[in-house]
Amino acid sequence: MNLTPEKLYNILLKKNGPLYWWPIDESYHKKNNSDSRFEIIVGAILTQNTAWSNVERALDNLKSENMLEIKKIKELNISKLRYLIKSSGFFNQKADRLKEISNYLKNKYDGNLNEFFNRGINEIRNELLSINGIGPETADSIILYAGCIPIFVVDAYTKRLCKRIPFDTKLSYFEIQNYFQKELSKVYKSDELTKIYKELHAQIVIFGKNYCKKKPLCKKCPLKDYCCFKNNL
DNA sequence: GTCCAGGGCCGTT
DNA sequence: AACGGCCATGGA
Repeated sequence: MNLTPEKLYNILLKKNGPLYWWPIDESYHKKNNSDSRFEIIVGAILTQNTAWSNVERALDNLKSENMLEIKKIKELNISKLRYLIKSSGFFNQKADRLKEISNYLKNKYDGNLNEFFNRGINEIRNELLSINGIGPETADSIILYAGCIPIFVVDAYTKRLCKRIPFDTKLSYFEIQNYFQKELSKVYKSDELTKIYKELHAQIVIFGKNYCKKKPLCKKCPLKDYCCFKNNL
């Protein structure tokens, strides 16, 4: 049997239930007493090649110092910033990256994220990619999870999944992204796509952690009927 | 002690 | 275009 993105989504969702990463509802916003979209932007940068548990500690540090705002990061002493995000690893370059995007958003949009996200998706994406330290995955994570604009995020797990399961796509970031978007927009209405893309990306990450690891656990894999990469069987 | 995580940049082929 | 080294902490 061959697998489609829609089937993949249904199988993983049924197995795990919804994961709801990076919520942006009003109660979450109030609880944190800051713009939760900026928190997502910071999280997207801090989690580059890093376990989320290490990122959470850094976010907690920034929150407890009441620093999770564009203007405050922009003005924060760089050594202090490095110290606060230390647990997330690569803290020197990540501190620079947080400074860069905060400066950019403050200088060009006066820190107004409504203004920043209220433009064409290509314009937003190209601007993000022009900032040093923001590549395709980080840019798309920011657009999807902070901007709530439908774009499918391709990460290392998604690439690995596509290498093992024979989807009808080539394996570059762009090809995989286009393939998932093309297939899923056939099935779901456009106003559902943001939710679907958020949830599917999250599901793929969890699936990659639990089953489709570097050394995969194919024996118990929920996708084994669709996969030709068998191991441990 | 070893491996690896919700990448991206830069230099070399 | 594709690959390798590098960045660094903390949990398994």
